[in-house]
Amino acid sequence: MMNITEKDNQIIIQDMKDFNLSHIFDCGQCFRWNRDDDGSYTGVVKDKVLNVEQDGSTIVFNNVNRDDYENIIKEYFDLNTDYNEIKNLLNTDEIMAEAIKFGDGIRILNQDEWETMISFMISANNRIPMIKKVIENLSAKFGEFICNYRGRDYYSFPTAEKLSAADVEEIQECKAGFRSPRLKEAATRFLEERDIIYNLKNTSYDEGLTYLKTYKGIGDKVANCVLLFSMRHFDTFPVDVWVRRVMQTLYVDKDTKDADIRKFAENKFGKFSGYAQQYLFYYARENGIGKSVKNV
DNA sequence: TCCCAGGTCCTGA
DNA sequence: TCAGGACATGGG
Repeated sequence: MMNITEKDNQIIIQDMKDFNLSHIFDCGQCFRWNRDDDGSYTGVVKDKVLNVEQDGSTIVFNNVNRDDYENIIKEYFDLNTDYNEIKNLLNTDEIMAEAIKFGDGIRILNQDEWETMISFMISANNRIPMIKKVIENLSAKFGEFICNYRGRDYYSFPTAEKLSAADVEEIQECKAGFRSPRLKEAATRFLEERDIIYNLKNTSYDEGLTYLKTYKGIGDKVANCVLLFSMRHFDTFPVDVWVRRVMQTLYVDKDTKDADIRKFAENKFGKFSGYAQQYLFYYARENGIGKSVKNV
């Protein structure tokens, strides 16, 4: 059973199960966490700067108090979910068994809807380091200064109000490229439809998918990521270039279309499709699966 | 120089 | 429906 203690400005959890920091932050679900020189990770959640370090099954959250733990960390890190059950239910073939073993300790973070929408709109036809840079630029320009932590300045994610009021040129200066007008447009719509969006975690997966795709810049892939990473629709299986590769290499024919890959996986993995997708994404990306010559 | 990136939109059959 | 090209930006 995990054991939680509080010390000055830190929360310590001992005997944590199914928790691996690098797997959590490197499986592509979030863009605002960075590894520090000491191996710990620092990131921004809501309006807090958090630092996390791990030593085996001991997890230390720095720069937080008990309230932050109760109000932010517990939900954000999905600490109430039993990953053992998920792993057991997904463990139906050798490929998934291998992927689960490889990515053991992955957790699906519970992120903010607005931030996830914008972040994954930026991810379209982009690279992960670049996505992170754009989000950092936007936060520094349009977010609120939070604090300086260990020598670095941290800013909150820009609000829809701020982004809606910005000039497209200003957004472009943050290197958002051709996505810039879409971001402004989404922000403006968000101001009107905030309640609809924050209610999507209570509606059906199909309803959420259809609604999100009415945004310019949100297609099938981004919508599925938003549903999975911020609306707790775990029955979705976002198909991106990496997941396509690993699926076409290991599960389906080479010419299978994304929509059919998604249906195949959602059918196979059911209500835990999203977790399966995370294990496979991490497995594929870390091992270069399907990417021509790299060793598998 | 060309190719590609956690895609999406638009166009023409 | 569906293939094919365009799209900002930067790294290899």
